[in-house]
Amino acid sequence: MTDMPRRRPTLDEVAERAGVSRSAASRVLNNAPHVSRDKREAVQRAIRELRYVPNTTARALATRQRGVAALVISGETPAIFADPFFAKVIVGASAALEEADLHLMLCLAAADRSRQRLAELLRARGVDGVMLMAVRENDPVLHTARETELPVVFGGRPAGHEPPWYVDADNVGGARRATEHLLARGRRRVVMICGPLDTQVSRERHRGYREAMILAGLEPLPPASGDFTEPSGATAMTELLERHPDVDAVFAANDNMAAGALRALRGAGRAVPHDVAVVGFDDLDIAQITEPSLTTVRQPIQALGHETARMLVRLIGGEEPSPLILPTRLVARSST
Amino acid sequence: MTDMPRRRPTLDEVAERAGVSRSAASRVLNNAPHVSRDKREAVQRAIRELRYVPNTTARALATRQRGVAALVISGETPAIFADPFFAKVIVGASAALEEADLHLMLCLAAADRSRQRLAELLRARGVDGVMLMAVRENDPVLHTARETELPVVFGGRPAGHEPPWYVDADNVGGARRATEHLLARGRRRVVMICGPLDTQVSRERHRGYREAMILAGLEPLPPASGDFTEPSGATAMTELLERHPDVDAVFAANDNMAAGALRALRGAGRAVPHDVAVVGFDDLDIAQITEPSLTTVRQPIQALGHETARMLVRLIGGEEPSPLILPTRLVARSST
DNA sequence: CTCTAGAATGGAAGCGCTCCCAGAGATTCC
DNA sequence: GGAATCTCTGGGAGCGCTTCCATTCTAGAG
Repeated sequence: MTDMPRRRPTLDEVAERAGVSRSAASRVLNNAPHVSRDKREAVQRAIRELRYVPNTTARALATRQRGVAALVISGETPAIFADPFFAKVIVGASAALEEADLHLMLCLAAADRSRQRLAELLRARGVDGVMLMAVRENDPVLHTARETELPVVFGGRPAGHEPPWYVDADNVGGARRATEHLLARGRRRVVMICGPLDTQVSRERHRGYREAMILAGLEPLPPASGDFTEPSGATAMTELLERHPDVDAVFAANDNMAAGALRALRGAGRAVPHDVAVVGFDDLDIAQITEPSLTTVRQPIQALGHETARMLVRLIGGEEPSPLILPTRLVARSST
Repeated sequence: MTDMPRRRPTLDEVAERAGVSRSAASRVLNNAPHVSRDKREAVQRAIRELRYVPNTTARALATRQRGVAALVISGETPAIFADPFFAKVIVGASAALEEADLHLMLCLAAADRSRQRLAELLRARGVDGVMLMAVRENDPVLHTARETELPVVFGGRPAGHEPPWYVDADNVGGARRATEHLLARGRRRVVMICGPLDTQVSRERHRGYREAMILAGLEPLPPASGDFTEPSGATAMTELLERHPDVDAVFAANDNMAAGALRALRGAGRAVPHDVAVVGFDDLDIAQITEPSLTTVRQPIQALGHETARMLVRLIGGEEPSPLILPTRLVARSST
C-alpha cells in the first residue's frame, strides 16, 4: 500500500487547513451567513483538496434529522410486492424524495419480526418520516403508525380509518366511469370481480360499480372476489359465468384479474368483446398485451408515489398539507 | 396536551433511574459481560419503565456502523424496475438483511443526479455496504463502485468485468439445457431471441444456446435481440419468422419476450407447440398464465437477492466469501 | 470623534452512545 | 498469608458535526 490507510478527513482538518475555526467551516458547509469571502473560499478549497465529505451520521446526530424516509409495504410481501404497482409507486416516491435530498428506506412489513423492526426503527428515530402503502383494515402496522410521533402519510387509505394525511386515487369515480362505459355500450348484465374485501380500494371500486348500476336503474349483482392476481380473476370469472350464464360484461377491480377473466372467458368459449365486454383497473403494462387489449381505468400510479412522498416532505418540513385524491380516467381499448 | 412533550429518554436517564453508571447501562444494552445480576435487572426494568429505545444515530456515530445496506438498481428505472424480477430480488435481500438486523436502503440510480447522490452516500459512509443489481457494461455506477472502500457485492456480473464478489445464476447452463430440451424434442431450426447485448446475462444465455447447437452438430442461427419486454419479444419473433420461415423452435432470453413471441406466433398463424416450440427464461408468474403455458428455465430469483445480501453481510462482518453461482433448472410446460 | 448596530469569528457545549482504562473487590492458588 | 487473577464498576474521552454565545471588528449615524 503506497498510501497509508488515512482516515477520511473531518471538518476539523478542513478547518485547520483553511486556517479557520470549525464553526466557520461548518457555516461554509451549510452555506450559512457570517463568513467572509476569503474564508469561505479558503474552506471550499480545503474541502476540494482533502476530498472532504461530511459524515452524515454525525450531522444527523447533531441536527436530529436523518435524511431518510421509510416506505412501508405491509401485507404478504412476496405475493403483493411482486405486483408491478409497487414498483411504479416506488419510482415516483424515489423521485420526489430525491428532490428533497432524502434517501429511501424500504421496509417490507409482512412478518411479525419485520413489523417489530419497523416499530423500533420509528421509535429509535431511524427515519424522518414514513409512507405507508396499501395498508389493510386491522393491519398491525396501523398500531405502529398511531404510536409514532413521526410524520406519517398513507398511500391509499386503509379501510375503516381516515388518516389525517393520505394520497389516494379516485377509485369510486373510476369504477363508476368504467361501469358507465359498459352500460353506454348497451350492456345490461354487468358483473364485477372485486378484490379482498378488507381493502378500501376494493370497497370503493365496488361502490363505484353499484352507483353506476343504480343510477342506470339496474340492480347491482353480487360480486365475486379475488385477491388481485391473475389466477384469482380467472376463478372468479368462472364462478360468475356459472352464477349468471347470461352475463354480457364484467368489470374487474384490477388489470391482473381482468386478464384472468379474459382467459376464463376464452376457455368458456365466450368472445370478447362480442359476447362479454371486459374492463380492468390500473392500466398496467399487462393491459396492452392481453388479447384483446384491455379497456381499463388508468390511475396515476407513479404520481401516487410521487405525491405521497411530496406530502411527507412537506410534513417533515413543518407544513400541514391536505389529503389528496388523484383523478383516474378511462382508457378504451379492444375489450369493450 | 395532558402529557408534556417530554423528550425521549436517553441512556443517561436509564442509568440514573437504575442507579448505575452509563457504562453499565450500555453494557446491559449490548448484553456485554461484566455486569452483576442485580444491576442488569435494574437496568432492564428502567428500560421497560421508561420505554427506552436506543438512538440509532448516536450508536452509529460511536460504532461507525450504520446498520443499513444499500441495494442499487441502475439503468432506466421506470422500465427496468417495473420488471417483477427486482421485486423478488428485493424480497430475498430484505429477508437476508433482516436476519443480520440491517435495514435496506433502496437506490434507483438512473439519472445523473441519482448516481451523484449514491456516490455521496457511499463517501459519507451513509451505509455499511452495497449491493449492485443488474449492472451493465460501462455503467457509470461501476466507477462509483470502484472508488468506494465499502464492501460491494454484485447481483449478476456486469459484462466485461469480473468483480471480486458476486452472486449470479447459471445462465449458460440454463440456456444450454433449454436448447437441448428443444433439440431433444426433435426440433432442428432453433432460433434465439436474446436481450440487450451489453448485458452479461444476454451474452451468457446466448452462449448456452450456441454451445447446445454446436454440440448437436447444428449451426447456431444469428439471434434477434429485444430489450427484455413483451413487445420487443413480439417484434423479434416477427423478424425471425421473416428471416427463417421454417423455424420450428425459439428460445427467448426471458419470459416476457417469450410471451411476446407467443403472441407474434399466434398472429402469424403458427400453432405452439405444434409448429413452433417456445422456451423462456426466469419462470416469472407470467410463464404460467400465457397460452399455452410456458416451458422455461427457472432461476432462483428470490434466492439471488437473498444470497447477495448474505454475501454482503459476511463481507461487512470481515469475512471473505467466494463468488456464488446459483443453479437454474428447466421447467417443462405446454409450449414445447 | 464617539456611539451603536451588525457582521465576523472561534470557543465550547452539546447530540446520545460506545469503549478504554484504572481502581476496587472478590477468588484462587501456592 | 500474600501474590496473582478475575469480575465489577464508573469516569471520561471520544465519534464528527451543529449551534449558541460572548467577543472582536467594521462602518454608518449623529
